[in-house]
Amino acid sequence: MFSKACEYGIRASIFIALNSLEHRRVGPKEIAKEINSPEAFTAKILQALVRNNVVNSVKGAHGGFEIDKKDIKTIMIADIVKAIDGDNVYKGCGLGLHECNENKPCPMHEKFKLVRAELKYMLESTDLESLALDLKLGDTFLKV
Amino acid sequence: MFSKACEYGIRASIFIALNSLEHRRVGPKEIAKEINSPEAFTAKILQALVRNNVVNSVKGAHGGFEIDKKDIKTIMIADIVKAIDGDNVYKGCGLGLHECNENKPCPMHEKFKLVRAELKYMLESTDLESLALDLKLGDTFLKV
DNA sequence: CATAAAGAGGACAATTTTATCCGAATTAAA
DNA sequence: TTTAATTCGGATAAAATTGTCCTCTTTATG
Repeated sequence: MFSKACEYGIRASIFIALNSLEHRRVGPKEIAKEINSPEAFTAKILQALVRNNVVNSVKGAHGGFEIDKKDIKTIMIADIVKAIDGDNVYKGCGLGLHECNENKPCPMHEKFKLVRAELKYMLESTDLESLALDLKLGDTFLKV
Repeated sequence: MFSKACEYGIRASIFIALNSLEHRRVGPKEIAKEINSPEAFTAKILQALVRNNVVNSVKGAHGGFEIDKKDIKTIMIADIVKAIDGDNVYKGCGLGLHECNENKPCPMHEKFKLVRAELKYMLESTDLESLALDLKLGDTFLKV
């Protein structure tokens, strides 16, 4: 459903949120280990999240990634997905037809619309905090 | 949402169904032209559909691809997707976690479940005939 | 039977996505 | 001010997906 990059991005964000709630910064090494993802690739994804203001980075010694505690409940999964994959997930025709739209719908248009709306709603109404609160620090959950 | 291969596969199947309803066999050249897809790649995809009994092929002179008229209404989009992409579309954890399941759900498990169920239902309840009947032969619909 | 028109399938090429590496810039702390 | 710990970003590599080409087999028809 999502690209690998996006999966890693969501998992990483949840882990960072979890740590930020405890006032801990985390680096790519720790993140990758905890969410079981390739380190360098994860670092690239984190850069994208930083550029798109999803997570905050602090450079230099004792640096790392964090999320402002007050922002954790307003960052939606949709923001993460958009930062990494753009809005291709629930955009465009399911059959890849460029000119399919409301005025000139392809045969599957209405059917896809429902599913996409459901996905969009889910991503836009799920915030990082509600996900993080399902876990507690030390859980191996994001790993397996 | 789907791979290119899958998009071409669905479009090709609709076009073949449309023609089979009129007792015409079609070849990869005509199919590719009509659904605006790369010919050789489309031919590969058609092979997969044949192997998985979604469409029928007739070799030799005057051969081509067709679908038994009586099967058109029982072939579901889910069958096409499964033949090409396997059942990865609505299988597996949305976050890519291998051990996420009903017993040990990841934080997004319940949320994804809804969307996936919707997608699954849509694909499993949409048959080729209902799609083909939305179109008529000669429509440029599958092209754009 | 010979021939031409098809699909089947293997080998290969291009592109995109995933993943790695390394040097440069930044910063806290000795 | 030097050093070590970091993120940033560009170059590159590996793997997967997408796309092409060519030969083999099958089959209708003359």
